[in-house]
Amino acid sequence: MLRLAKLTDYGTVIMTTLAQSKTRRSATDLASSASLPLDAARKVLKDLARAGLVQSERGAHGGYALARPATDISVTQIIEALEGPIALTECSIHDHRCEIEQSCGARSNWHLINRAVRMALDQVSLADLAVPGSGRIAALARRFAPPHAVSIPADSIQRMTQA
Amino acid sequence: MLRLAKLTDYGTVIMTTLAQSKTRRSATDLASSASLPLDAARKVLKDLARAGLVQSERGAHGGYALARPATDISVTQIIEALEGPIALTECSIHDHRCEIEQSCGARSNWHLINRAVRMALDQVSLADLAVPGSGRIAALARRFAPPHAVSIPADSIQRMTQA
DNA sequence: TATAATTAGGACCGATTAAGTCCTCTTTCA
DNA sequence: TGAAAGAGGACTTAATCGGTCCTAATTATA
Ligand code: FES
Ligand code: FES
Repeated sequence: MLRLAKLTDYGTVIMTTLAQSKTRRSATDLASSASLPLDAARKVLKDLARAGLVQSERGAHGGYALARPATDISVTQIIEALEGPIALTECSIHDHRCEIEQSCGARSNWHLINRAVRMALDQVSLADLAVPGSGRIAALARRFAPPHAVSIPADSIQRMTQA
Repeated sequence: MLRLAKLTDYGTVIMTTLAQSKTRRSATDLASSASLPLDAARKVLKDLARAGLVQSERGAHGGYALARPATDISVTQIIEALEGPIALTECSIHDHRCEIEQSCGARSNWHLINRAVRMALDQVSLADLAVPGSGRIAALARRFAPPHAVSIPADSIQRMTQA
């Protein structure tokens, strides 16, 4: 886990497609354009519409278009539209859902970590995502690098060079 | 999704417990100490041992202890020990596993985003996690805040105040 | 007005995966 | 030798995801 649902992935692909073409597009059109399973694309688009990220038009010549400029849509919003609030652990958001909350020394910290990840994703806009090799995203990633020299466990170096 | 597996959550709780007590602890002991299901705790500990994060001792009076100082164990390592490499999307790591790679405008960017999230988690050590309300984690979270004023979509403000 | 195109909404099922449980073997200490 | 403990893995159940399909509502146009 710690993986986006496939449908969410589809969602980002569809959204980037929409961000690039500025005319309204039908679900069929978008699915083939992104080579996604048609029904899956339909489902995703319905969810995106319900969340207000795309504007739908019914009937003949209907279709979908972005509801606002791509710069005003964040990756967080796409994710949350398709799979609900970002919550790395069960207790990250609703504090009273976690069974082991009493004895858990990590709860408040997971809260913070969750927020950090969310803020990171919040800063990536659909406009950034739509540009392959986006410089803004690269710059963002650079901001997350360790501040200065940090003790790096040996095996993590091996891991990093593999990746 | 975008949620840690429950067992991973257990893993962090167990690790924080281990980080606090400096003597070797048996699985039974740890499970009751953190009020986790015993068998689940056993499974988690076995995985942590295989990954080299804890050192196990068999036989009577055996048990588990951290394999290195808590400052040298990162949250990333715990996660990866229990649920494999962090890969937000299927294509984040193994480039040739993703079916829609051809038509995907988002691939290289997901790569970057994935790395950013991983680096963030890399910077949180078990020692940080073990201190409730850790100042270091809070500081880290602050580093991820948007650099300066940023246009915030109205509905995200509503979301933020709810959360 | 009839028809075709198109989204809305939801039901359904098969596949995958997670979570929990259990069993057997090996190691170590008393 | 027996009890305590971990190693390794099989198995079952529950949850969730991905994919498919059906029906209704809406709109343009022939
Ligand atoms: S994991 Fe939920 S309170 Fe700690
Ligand atoms: S989601 Fe895999 S290549 Fe884009």
